[in-house]
Amino acid sequence: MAKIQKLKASDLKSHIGYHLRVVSNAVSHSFARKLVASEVTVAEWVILREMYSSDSTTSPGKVAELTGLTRGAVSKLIERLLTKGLVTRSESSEDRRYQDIKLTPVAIRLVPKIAGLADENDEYFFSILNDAEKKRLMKTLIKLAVSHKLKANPIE
Amino acid sequence: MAKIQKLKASDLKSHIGYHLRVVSNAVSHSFARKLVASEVTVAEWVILREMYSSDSTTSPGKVAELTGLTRGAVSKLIERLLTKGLVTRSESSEDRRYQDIKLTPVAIRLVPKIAGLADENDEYFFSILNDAEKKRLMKTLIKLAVSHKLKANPIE
DNA sequence: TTACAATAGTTTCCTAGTAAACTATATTTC
DNA sequence: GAAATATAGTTTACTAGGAAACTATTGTAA
Repeated sequence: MAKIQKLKASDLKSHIGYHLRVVSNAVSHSFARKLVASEVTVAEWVILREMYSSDSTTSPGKVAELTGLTRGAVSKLIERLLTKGLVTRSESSEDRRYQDIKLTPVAIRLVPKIAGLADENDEYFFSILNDAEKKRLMKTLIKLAVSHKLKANPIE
Repeated sequence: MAKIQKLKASDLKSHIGYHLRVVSNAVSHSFARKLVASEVTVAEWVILREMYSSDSTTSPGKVAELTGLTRGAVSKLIERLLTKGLVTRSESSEDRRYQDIKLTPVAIRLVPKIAGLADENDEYFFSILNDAEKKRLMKTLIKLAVSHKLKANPIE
């Protein structure tokens, strides 16, 4: 009984995207472990940090635009942050479709601490690279993000 | 009423890990869209491609080791591949804890086609980079994967 | 040989995320 | 001003993945 002829097929490892996914999963996972004690997840951290930058209040939609996440994803994350007492939500008075989302004092005190953990994690994970390599990697990733319009870049 | 003092907190964009996640999500997502017609998902493709390389049969555990996924994740993926008729599963005769997993002829014919789509996707997504940049990026990612032991490297 | 440990695989519960359908409000157009 | 459309947010159903508890089998130690 003849075996089926196996044609040539490029290897997983021949694709940059594959390695990117493997490494990215590992970085996020390593960060997640560092966050366990904070009772905040990686995705929640992204929302908190983005809101920390925007003065006073924001809306879920604006957060979605800034982070590049869908509104559905942001909606669920904000719901979780609410139950954790890290944001408040209120109907906007002018346009009732909008919501005013605000960080609570607890969250405002929490963000700098988690930022420290994020620094640590990045430092730890990429410590194998020298400064030039890090800078090049960062630059390349940003180039890819910009060219594919992966998120709003309000300032730059 | 005094505002709470906002302390310094590093920006999301200051971390390589953040950009990595954004770009990685986008690449995988772009690949996922390309795969819709094939009725195979990105994760399933990884399993199929890894099995394509290993001669004859493998076990779920071996696939897990090769891909760096947990056994739980692989278990679920193989279950799906079974219902799609892309792999067969049988109890190993020597040690009944093990399973013999085999690609079906359909899968063996499918892998090279999807490999082509993977090529296309990588080509498309990273076309903004020149060859030197691509090579450096790949090298850096592999360096990170190896140093953090992110998966078994059976051959190299 | 019986009890215990190790191993392979599964299941359950959780986070992370998209897409698409849905609700509610606001705006535009006729 | 009523109908159509656009917009903000939510919900549902799905893929992707880890952790930990579980079952079944095999190996080892007493």
